[in-house]
Amino acid sequence: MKISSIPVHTRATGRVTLADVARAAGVSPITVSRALRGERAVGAELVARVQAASNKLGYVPDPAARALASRHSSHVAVLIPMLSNALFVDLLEAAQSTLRAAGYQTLMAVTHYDTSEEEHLLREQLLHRPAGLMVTGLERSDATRQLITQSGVPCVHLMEASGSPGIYSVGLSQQSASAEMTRHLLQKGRRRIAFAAAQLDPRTLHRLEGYRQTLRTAGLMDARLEWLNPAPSSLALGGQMFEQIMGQQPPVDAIFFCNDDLAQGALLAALRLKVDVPGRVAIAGFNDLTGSDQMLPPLTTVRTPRAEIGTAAASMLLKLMRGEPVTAPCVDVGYTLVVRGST
Amino acid sequence: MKISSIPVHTRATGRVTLADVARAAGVSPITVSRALRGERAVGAELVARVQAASNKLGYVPDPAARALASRHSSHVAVLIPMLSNALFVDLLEAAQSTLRAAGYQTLMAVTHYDTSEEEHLLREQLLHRPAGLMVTGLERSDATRQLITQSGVPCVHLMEASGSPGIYSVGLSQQSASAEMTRHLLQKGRRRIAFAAAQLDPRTLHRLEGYRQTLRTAGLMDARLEWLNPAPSSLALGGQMFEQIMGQQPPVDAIFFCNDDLAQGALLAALRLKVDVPGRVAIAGFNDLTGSDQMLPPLTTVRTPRAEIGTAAASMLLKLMRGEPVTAPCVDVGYTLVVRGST
DNA sequence: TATTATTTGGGTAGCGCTATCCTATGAGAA
DNA sequence: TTCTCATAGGATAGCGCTACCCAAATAATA
Repeated sequence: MKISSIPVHTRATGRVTLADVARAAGVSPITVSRALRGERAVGAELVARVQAASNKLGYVPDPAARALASRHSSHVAVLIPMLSNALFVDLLEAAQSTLRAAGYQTLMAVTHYDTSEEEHLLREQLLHRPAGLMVTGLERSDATRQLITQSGVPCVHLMEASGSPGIYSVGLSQQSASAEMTRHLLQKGRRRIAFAAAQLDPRTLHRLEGYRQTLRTAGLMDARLEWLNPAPSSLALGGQMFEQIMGQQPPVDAIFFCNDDLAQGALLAALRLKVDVPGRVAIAGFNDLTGSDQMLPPLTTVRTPRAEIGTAAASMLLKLMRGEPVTAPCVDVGYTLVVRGST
Repeated sequence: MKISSIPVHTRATGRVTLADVARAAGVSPITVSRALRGERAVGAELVARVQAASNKLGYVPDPAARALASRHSSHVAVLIPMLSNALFVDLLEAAQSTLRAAGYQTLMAVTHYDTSEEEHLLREQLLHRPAGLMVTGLERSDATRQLITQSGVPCVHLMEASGSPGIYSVGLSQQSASAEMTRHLLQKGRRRIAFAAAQLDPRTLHRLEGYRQTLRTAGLMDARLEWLNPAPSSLALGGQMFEQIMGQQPPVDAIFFCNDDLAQGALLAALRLKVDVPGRVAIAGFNDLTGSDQMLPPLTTVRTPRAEIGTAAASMLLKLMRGEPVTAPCVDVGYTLVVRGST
């Protein structure tokens, strides 16, 4: 017997197919498909028989075949700006574990805060016929927005809460959170409050807006208090910015950093330079990242419920993908002001 | 005209298929397939014509159809222990960007340092017919090992370098690196060097072995100097362990933490407790994570080239997936002792 | 009771690609 | 020259599943 005459497939894989289950259960393949997916009414007795046969044979549907036939994969594409920001890693992990439990695979893509890269990645992902989409934030290119709409793939927006109709989002108001932190600093008697930001992504700019609004209301706004650096956020940069800002005249008495890593870097720089925090200057951060509670002094910050956002967004997406109604298309998970020693 | 009589497919997608390209180029579909993949000899003139037609129409192959027909997807499954450890995030990102450039999608799965979870995840991933596999470390259950072998899917092992035949790996000797750090501490005149570890994954235990070996050689080993905590690694835990260890009699004069986050936590605790580092006690870490250079004093550590590992592993996997020969199945990327102020 | 909906099963026909075999064609060996 | 054999194209037949259409059986309506 020529071994090469046997098709590779049959030889190589022991995959149990729908047809096998159908034979075992004594029904047609299409009935097995329907019984297993619960997609259409199938007699209770048949369902049980199919289930039994399927379990006995250890049948698992082939994702590729399913994707080809149904034009929908079991993949969810998640577009996040950066992996070096722990914020997004937490988000990703939470979303991923929820989606996985429901039988979906997560395909992560990193946009590097670049809208054109986002568009490119999205185009790429759409070829894989994702069942769902998760994107970060609300700002993006028109082309990207159009791609999402045209594709018809359910999409949930992360990190911000949008009231726009037809937009599904889970997040929080970056602006209110930032305003609240600014008010906290004012309450602590600070009057020259600097705002130090890096990366300058849309969420950072919303935070800036919240800060501005509050200072304007208090009549304390001063453009020289705004330190905006487009470089990526990091501990080292936070330290540098701290040094710069501390050199300014008239002196600032508080610095609100747009992200905890900058603030942590600033706290370390303060230790190095022997600047008294919060005596000489108060320091505040944003996001309550790992380690902020361990700083010296511990960092006052805004806790953003990343894991909750990831989980809630995944749940919402699951509903959308299953065609179930979504009652609240815009979920605001809120935030918590965490006051610690640095203010 | 009944709109429902039009098949959904034709209605919804404007996908350009192989057949479209074939028509445009005036050849058969299979020729297009071959020309585009370069899988079999095709006349140069035809290749050019097909390329032109493909570009003009904007043809992109359908991954699902390709996976179904060829029994190989364009997915690479990457199994890593944890996302909360920046080490693995860096690894993942580097691997992902290399793989993506070559047209492969990365499917990330998180094992939580659990071999049975790893086995489960792997089983799940294999259903998706991944083209390649990346797993962390060399230790795993026999069943998992067998799954990998039986599946025939090319697999590269990350983080450690194995000499075993048939095993592809990119990493470094955790033990040598650890031994070198221990020797460094000895050279600095330290005699009671504690080893503090959390998580206790295989790599941590290899580091422990390197430490033990060196101390044994120096005749300075003492079981009471080993502080092993199975809890997950974190800054807070590092601080706790530091306090504990500093309470020990006779006093230790150096602590070698198995990971930088623990060491960073310890440095912060030292500041809090006003313990002089390195005067009273030297502190060393491992991995050179973000922020270690910003500490006060900056942390002495071992730099492990994570990004390089990710990139090299991805390149190796690409070769394996393409059936190209791999000359060096075991790549040792080495490490760098980074001496800073804490020792 | 006759007729029209509403179930619930199955048949058929692909999804868009590639593996496998087959057939021309020309080069090289005998 | 005749025969082999490598080479380059195509035809065919699925991969394993689901969308769509149909038909028989039952239920609901007139």
